Amino acid sequence: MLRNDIPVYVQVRDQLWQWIQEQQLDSQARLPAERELASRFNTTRVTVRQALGQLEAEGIIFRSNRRGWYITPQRLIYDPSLDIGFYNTVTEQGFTPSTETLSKRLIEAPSWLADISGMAEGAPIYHILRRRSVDLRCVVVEHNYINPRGCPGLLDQDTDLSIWLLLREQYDLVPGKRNIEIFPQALTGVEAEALGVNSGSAGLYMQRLTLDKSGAFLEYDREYWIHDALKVAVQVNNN
Amino acid sequence: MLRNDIPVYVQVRDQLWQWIQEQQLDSQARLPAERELASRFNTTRVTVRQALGQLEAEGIIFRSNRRGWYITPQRLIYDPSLDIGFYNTVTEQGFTPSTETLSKRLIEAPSWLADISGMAEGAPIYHILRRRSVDLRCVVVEHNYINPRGCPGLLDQDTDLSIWLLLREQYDLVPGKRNIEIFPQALTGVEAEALGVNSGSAGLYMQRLTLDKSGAFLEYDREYWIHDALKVAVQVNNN
DNA sequence: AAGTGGTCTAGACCACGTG
DNA sequence: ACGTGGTCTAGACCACTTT
Repeated sequence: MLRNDIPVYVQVRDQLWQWIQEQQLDSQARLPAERELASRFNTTRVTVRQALGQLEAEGIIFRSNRRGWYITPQRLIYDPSLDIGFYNTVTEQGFTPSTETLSKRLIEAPSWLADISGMAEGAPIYHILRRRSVDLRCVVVEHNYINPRGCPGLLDQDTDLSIWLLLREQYDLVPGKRNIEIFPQALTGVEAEALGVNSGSAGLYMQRLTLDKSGAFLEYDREYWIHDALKVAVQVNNN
Repeated sequence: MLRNDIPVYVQVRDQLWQWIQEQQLDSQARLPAERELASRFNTTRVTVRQALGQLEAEGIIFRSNRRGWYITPQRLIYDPSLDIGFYNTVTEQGFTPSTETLSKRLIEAPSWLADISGMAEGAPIYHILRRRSVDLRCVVVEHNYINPRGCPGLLDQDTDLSIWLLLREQYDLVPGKRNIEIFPQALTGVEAEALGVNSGSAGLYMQRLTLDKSGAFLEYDREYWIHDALKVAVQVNNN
């Protein structure tokens, strides 16, 4: 049954993949225990874990703490150039969103933020830290830094919903020019901890710098996403 | 020296990271052999490889075939909404680009491409497959699918440079509306092989659908990037 | 209490890249 | 020919979750 020219863990990966399809496992369905798989495929846990790691990298399965391996749900399609809001984006695609505000405070702008935003170092700025989930699975940790000029008392509002909705409806603030950066980056430190994943897990980093219509600094945010949770879709018109 | 509350591989990772900084290792500098590191840190190769895997996931080091581990160069900053071209983008940032055209053919549009582009299934279409490098390191494999209407004889041109430059200068074709999708995805199969990385390595997938000014299908491309090689930067203007 | 994944050991052989 | 990373074994203990 085993072929010599293909690594065992790749063969295990392929058979596991085939088994998953045969069983028609749903989103969030649990896989058998690693030891069970090891004896089933006549190999060791180390090799099984290598195969599981492959499927994890491919976004087919994910791990949850020490509870086991599960089938990855479909990716959320997300357009960072718009302000539909997390809640609407998720519900429109048939998932159930939830948001926890981990902290919200008025801070003094650190030097790196002053450089980015053009504000003075030490200037007052709102900082909001939130964790968001899709179907009870944590998918992103988000830092928002908001220019308090134009939106006094923002922190007294409910920040578990869309901040952009608040800014638009309550304060009449709308985004103008926007600068977006996206790149793959491992989740480490506080972000990994907040998301309940191992430090070093694959992730996607996204940051947005948003100016208002007059070109003044409005908002800056940093988002740390689980690598398999989203698909970024952007529409651009060239002139 | 060892603490019980922190995993050994994390401690090895931290010490390695510290050592790298002390040595002031340059981009593409080589790390000591795994066995050497194992004895230096008084542990096994398995644990050392776990630490190396962490640094790899963080984009600090990368592996090259069976040659060893190297310091990752700086990320290339890349704006998929523009058409500056790979060559110009790379040289402007002080790196040395190179491109190999792996294949270029006139094919019949498969059904998936017909669905995306709106062309008829089986309609003629140019397919170009290229591999591109930064400072001799392969960073991306790119599939281009181009509507031959408006650019006859494109395949007779030199496709090692920018295709968008060709389309603009030789055929007066410029992009209008553009649809971009980006998400993390493991490199597997032919893409992994072409890039010389292990199947399952972390990567970034990017696709672009480009229409011309009149809304007709112009070009579609799929890019498979090494996860640590680029930073996507997009500018958006909301109205 | 039992089961799970997370970590770790101390070896081994192989395929491949480099001299 | 040699050194390298890539793969693999057969165990072990631990921290944590679930029952």
